[in-house]
Amino acid sequence: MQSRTTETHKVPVKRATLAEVAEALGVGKPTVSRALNDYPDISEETKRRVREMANKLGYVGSSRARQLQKGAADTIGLLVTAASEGLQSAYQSEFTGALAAALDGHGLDLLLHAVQDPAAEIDTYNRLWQQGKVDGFVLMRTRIRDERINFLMERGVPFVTQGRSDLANRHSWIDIDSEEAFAQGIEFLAQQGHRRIAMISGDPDIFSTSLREDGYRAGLESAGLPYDPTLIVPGDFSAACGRLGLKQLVDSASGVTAILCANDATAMGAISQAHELGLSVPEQLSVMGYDGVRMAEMFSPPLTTLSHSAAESGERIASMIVGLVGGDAPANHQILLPAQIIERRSTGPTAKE
Amino acid sequence: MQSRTTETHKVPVKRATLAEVAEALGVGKPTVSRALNDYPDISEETKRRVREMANKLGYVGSSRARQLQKGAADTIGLLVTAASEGLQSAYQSEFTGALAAALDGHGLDLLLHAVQDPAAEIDTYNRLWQQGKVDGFVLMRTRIRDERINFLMERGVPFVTQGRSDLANRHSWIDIDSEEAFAQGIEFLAQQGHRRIAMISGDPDIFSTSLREDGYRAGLESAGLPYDPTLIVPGDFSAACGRLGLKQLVDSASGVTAILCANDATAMGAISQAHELGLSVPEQLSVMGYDGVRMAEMFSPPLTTLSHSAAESGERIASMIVGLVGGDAPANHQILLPAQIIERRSTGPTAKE
DNA sequence: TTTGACTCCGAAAACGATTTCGCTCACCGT
DNA sequence: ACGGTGAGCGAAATCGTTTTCGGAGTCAAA
Repeated sequence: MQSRTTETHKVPVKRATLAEVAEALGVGKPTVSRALNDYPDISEETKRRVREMANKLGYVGSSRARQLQKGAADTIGLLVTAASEGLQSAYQSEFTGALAAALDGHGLDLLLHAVQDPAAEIDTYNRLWQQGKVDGFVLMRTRIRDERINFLMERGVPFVTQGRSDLANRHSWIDIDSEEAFAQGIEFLAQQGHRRIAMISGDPDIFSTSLREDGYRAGLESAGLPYDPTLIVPGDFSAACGRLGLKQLVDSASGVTAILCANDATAMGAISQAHELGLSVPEQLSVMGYDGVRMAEMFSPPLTTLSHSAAESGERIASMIVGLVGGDAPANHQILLPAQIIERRSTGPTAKE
Repeated sequence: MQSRTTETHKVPVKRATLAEVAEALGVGKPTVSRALNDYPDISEETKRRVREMANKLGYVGSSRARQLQKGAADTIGLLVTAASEGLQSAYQSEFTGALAAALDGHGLDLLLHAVQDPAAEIDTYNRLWQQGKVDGFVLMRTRIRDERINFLMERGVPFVTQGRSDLANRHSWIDIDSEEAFAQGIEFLAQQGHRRIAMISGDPDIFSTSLREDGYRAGLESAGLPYDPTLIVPGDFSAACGRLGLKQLVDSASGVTAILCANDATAMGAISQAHELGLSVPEQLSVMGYDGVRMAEMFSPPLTTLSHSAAESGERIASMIVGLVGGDAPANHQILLPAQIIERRSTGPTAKE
């Protein structure tokens, strides 16, 4: 590693203030403020002059002062857990990007915070809110008995979750109908002739995990297949657990010919391990993912997956949080979006031996 | 899609203010403020009482008011280009997560903004700065003749770039020694017996692209291999261009047996295409990536790559921007970090035919 | 007893916007 | 000629901190 240091001039910067614009024009501060905010009680002529001068002076209002007075930060907070997943997860980062883009469309900024210590998570929500740095939150990956939700609801903090929760009917959320999706996934695999279909599941703390397992069972039932609990192996949405899960399934000689994974990362991990064990996909083993991340298409083999749009989720959530924050009507909205099967090449009928 | 609406109570929230703490204690506001900020001219006894009461009242200072008075936002801005790459790129999202985590360690928050329209990019930097929403910026993916750098330098806005630039000696940056890394990559491949080694390059607008190509040439030279310009195929750091690039190389019957890619995403795309074309990796073709993203390990085959640590980059950049913003000494620092080869299974000697 | 020198603390001014409230003036009807 | 109306604008208060400046004590030295 190399490192060096150089000196530079520090150019002092002077930002124009509203008072300066007013002075330059010989009018009062309220006039400038109202003109720029397009209030009706300022004449068109004056508005024009004010805008012109503001422009000339390169005036951009201080959001700090504005926030203090108006009581709004025009910023939404998003916390990711640094250590484990965070932006490591492809879906979460796609979603985050989409959310930031969508918020921008509403004139809001996104405050991203990586929480290191899980114990400090609630504190961080509290601090960000109390400090007034954000007007509300978006929560990803809702958990079972999610204390964040209780905390925020108790103090009337606006928030929208991506994923339902135990208190789902009492707050705003958007979610994918993963139960239905997983059921369809199983039926799809069954139609291809698979009879022993396993599932590498997700983190049991995450609310949606049980929904996905329910879908798995429902799919089995409607396909007329028996349910074998040993065919659900626990995981945590990581690729690593996909590897582990697959190994376990193979070692136990369960006769499995297809695996539906809790998400794409897990599926990729499973496939990677399968290859390592000399199993070809999909000839000897079919693997299906969930989420439909970009990378899935480039995987080898390209991943069959239950896909939903991060962009759409982001946009919907943005609209919802905007409504909640600007809230004339502080009503809750709940939206359930479907996922759809994208058939690629990690699934197929098992080749005859 | 389903959608529904429910009603809830809107619980009004009252945040405690400094004045209230002062009142409750029967002391003045400055005393409370200074006690909480641990100024030396407040007696220990008073500090204790103040802290106690603040705690009891659940007082958390308004950062809005604080920002207005102090002139600092305790927030660093990071802009990602929404459309093309943004957080889609695995490396960029790993880096973003690491940066957010590192900033947290310094008591700073990260403001993430997705720029939709490239034409509005500079405006966004300007607005965020003028509004006082951020104290400085971190720039990813520096470009050739990067106008962002000029813009920020002109007005003395603190910033650190991840990647060098044309004006590299006049601002703070951190970068990976990709030239050296690529040279080593080539030498590594040459040692395995490869004689025709291609490169699927990155976006020519990105500053580091030419450095990587320089490294490629340097590696060729030190391995005593001839340089054939047709073996460098342009790309844009995406997996899609990896596919295209590979197809082009195969179609042109160039006799290539190994490919070094500008980044991991490109390498994965290339491998995916190779499989599609019936080429096995690494038996018939070796592919090497750059960045060392998490996913590379789970790929099939696991990707040999030139790895560097997003976490370390994030931490270093965080320290640098903190120094610049809090800057007693507004000096520039430049840090060049090495990458190292992680050999996995996408490379190897070409199998005899 | 007076004078400093210190220690601790408070009143008031800042920060830069928005909001409240009321003033001025033109214009209208009678 | 006079009160009424409404359009257009400004003085001052406000948001919740931090900072500046100076005041009140206490205690030791002179």
